[in-house]
Amino acid sequence: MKTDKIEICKTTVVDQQKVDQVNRELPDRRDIIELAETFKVLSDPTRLKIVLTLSVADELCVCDLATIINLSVSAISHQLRLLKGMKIVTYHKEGKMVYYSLDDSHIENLIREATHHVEE
Amino acid sequence: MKTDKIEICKTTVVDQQKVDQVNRELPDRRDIIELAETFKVLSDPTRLKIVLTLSVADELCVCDLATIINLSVSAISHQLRLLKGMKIVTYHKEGKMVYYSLDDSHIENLIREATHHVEE
DNA sequence: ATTTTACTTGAATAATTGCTCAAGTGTTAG
DNA sequence: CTAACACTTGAGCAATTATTCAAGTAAAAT
Repeated sequence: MKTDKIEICKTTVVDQQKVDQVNRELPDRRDIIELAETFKVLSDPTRLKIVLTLSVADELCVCDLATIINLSVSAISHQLRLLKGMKIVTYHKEGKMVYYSLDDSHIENLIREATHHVEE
Repeated sequence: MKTDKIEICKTTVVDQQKVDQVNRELPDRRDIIELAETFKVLSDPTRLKIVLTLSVADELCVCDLATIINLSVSAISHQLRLLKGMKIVTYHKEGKMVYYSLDDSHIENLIREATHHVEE
């Protein structure tokens, strides 16, 4: 709010009360970093494309994903490892094939919400 | 789906039909990149903290933000520039002070949705 | 008019990261 | 048993990026 600006800046004196109040209302440091990490997974076009693809195709082997996304099997495998670590995808093996699928329904909501921002 | 796996892999022949079908259902390349960029803004702890802070504090000058986030005024200013470019924050000047505030209500929903994922 | 204050900006630097390549594992086919 | 296949993994490289530092702008105070 604009009224009663008691805030004077760093070099002199900050309104310590306001700073403290905001800090109390913010999530703690650890939660913020975890939140940021959630956004980070989806911030890479390749990973985002993997998630979008799996949300359409239900389940796919690594080399089909690689074909759709048009990148090397190795590159896709590296990213799948990361997504698996973040519990965003799971897999099951069938012989030498490995089929990946989404493991988290929240992620699809998250993407839907972000789409609203893009479409502004 | 697990039934009728016609997909044979890259090195031999891919199920081109399925690949084409998935590609048809995916958003186009440009939209995916834009989506990824939206996630990217929030993927940095400093930027995320700026957005969270502004969502609590309504409007703040640069040096108060710097104090709350515990970083140099310069670092905050650089990030605010980026956030301004992405239309996530706006500012107005009052003399030599510059007050920043959120410019996009979608962002707060997006963060709320991501919080659900973190709390899984 | 000069200095101080609030902020911006460009350059430099250190750290992160996404990809490729080469080598590895494990399963299936011949 | 050997070869081929699907995939994984570690090292290395190029590109990106978050911060600091130093210099610059513009408004207010002295």
